[in-house]
Amino acid sequence: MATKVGSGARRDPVEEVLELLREHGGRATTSRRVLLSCLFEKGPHRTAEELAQEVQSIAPDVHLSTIYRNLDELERLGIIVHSHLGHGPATYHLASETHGHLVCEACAGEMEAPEEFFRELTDAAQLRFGFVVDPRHFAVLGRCAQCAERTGTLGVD
Amino acid sequence: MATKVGSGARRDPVEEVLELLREHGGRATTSRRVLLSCLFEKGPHRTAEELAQEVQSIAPDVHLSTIYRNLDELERLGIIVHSHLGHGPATYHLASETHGHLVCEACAGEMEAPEEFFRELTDAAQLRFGFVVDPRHFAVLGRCAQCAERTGTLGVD
DNA sequence: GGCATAGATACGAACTGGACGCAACAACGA
DNA sequence: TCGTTGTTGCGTCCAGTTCGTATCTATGCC
Repeated sequence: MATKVGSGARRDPVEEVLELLREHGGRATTSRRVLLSCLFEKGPHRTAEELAQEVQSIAPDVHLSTIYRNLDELERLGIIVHSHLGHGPATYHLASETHGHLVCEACAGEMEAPEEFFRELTDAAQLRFGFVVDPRHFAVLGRCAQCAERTGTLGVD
Repeated sequence: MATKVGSGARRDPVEEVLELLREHGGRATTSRRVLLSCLFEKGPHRTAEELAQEVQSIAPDVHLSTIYRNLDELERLGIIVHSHLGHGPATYHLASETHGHLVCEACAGEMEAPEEFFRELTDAAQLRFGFVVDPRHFAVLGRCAQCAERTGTLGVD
């Protein structure tokens, strides 16, 4: 098949990442290829377990611990990030799609919020405490509009 | 730290909570008494494990799972709340001392911030998404002043 | 006080999310 | 093709928390 491989040309992002891995002394393995294709392919954040299932539907022998290790490695290279959206497992997504999260404690619904949405909090924290807020790593919890209305803003779960 | 639990006379807050428990069909047991006295006594947030150690220094036979169950119950009654300050175990403290947290991802240092500190974020979330932010349950992560300076605001761990 | 009973406890096992050690395997440069 | 060394599969272990269960006990009633 005639895939264009010219340097500087736009290429398969999976192969680009694998190349980056090689540049860092890593290797391009099947499990990494499949994992990356899953990460690049689909939309929503997924847990390691969910990613493992997707990967295993293509390459059944890939072990969960391999998924963890590769997610780790990809995060170290800055390709992906993980977020904690409340209780439960971490979720992973491309670092290029970075944003904060608002997560409902009642219905577990998630909404994404651009980083600039946190600007005022970020500025205030910097000003008052010298603290540099990272709104991406941990979600901001609370109640979505529907649940707030249903339970009152102080509803008990 | 005005703990208003019962109605009427000013009494030992521990006994007030135990009475509240009784009103809800619960019983006043030794482990609950000791746990409550630990919760009312000391300052910083503590994990279930830490609380268990304190309780066990007074009542050695209290099992960790009892601590968990009682913390659960007390939270259900609104006496205490738990917070997640990043990775690692949850921490518990009196609901009356509620506040948000800024936690450094690099050095794990914690700082407390009054709820009004989150006002602008809270207002913006409400306005834009109808989302009611609860800044107490999950900490806001980032970098404290020292670590931000040391690693640069985008420092990698 | 004695008794019944339902709530609480101690104990241990299970469970979830994740990390780790290691022998076998395989990517890749020579 | 071969050797090196990064990677994998597997099993195991870990922390934090939850659950099942037999036993205990706080409490209301007599």
